[in-house]
Amino acid sequence: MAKGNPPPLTPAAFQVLLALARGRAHGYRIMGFVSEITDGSVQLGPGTLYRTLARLAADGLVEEAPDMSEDEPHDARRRYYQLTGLGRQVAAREARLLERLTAAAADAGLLSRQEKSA
Amino acid sequence: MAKGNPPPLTPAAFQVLLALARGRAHGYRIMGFVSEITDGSVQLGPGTLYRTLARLAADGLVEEAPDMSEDEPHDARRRYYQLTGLGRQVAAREARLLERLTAAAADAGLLSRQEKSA
DNA sequence: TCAGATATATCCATCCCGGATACAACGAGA
DNA sequence: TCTCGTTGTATCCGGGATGGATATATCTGA
Repeated sequence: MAKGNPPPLTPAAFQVLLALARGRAHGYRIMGFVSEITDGSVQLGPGTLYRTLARLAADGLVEEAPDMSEDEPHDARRRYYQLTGLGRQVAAREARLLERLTAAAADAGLLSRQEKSA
Repeated sequence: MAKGNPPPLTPAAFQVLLALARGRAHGYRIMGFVSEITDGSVQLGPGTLYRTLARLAADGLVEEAPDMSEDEPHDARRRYYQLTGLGRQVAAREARLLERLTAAAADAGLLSRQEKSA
């Protein structure tokens, strides 16, 4: 099932969606999330981040959220973003693809045996 | 651990490595493998495939294998490829990254609840 | 021998990435 | 309140990857 290929998703775009799946956040924090999630092996530069955010917003996958930070002091520069319903669906679909690729990798013996790290 | 970011790997490059992790194969078959593994949601075009193979070979991640097809009739057009030791290491490292991203997605509730497919 | 499928390879326009740069707004301290 | 270093957003540019179209050669079957 699911043979169709609706709208493709670049790696950077998925990582941004994944960071926002935890909850609303502003750009600079998203960079930190991605670096944290990937244990530092993926680090988005500002160019990639803000361009990706703009594209995701234009495609209706994320939307700007009206500040509303309760614990943080409020900073007029920050722009908060959150997933839309569509954004969550697309992120979920991509996550299932990664899950499948990971399973295939395990199947091929790439994960079970300890491959020496380069 | 593993904070360094040695050589990055494009999605197409990883999918080719993953297909070859199952065993040696020729280009056209790799396309089929990738489509099969991803349930048709990822389909490499010939341009991407052969350019990616050439780059992976130049980087020492894959190498050409001397035909040696036992069950198949032999076809002079085909060029077989297989993973090198380095290629397997790099593929394994990327697989672990995908595993981590998948876990993060599950953590954010993208996999547990059934998100309606778009 | 001829037609169609298989298989590899290259070309080209488009898109994406990462780093550099610029600029605005915040907080701390004198 | 003035200044300074930091935080945060945004744009620009060069290098590289993508994918679709095209070209060409080889295999198979009629």
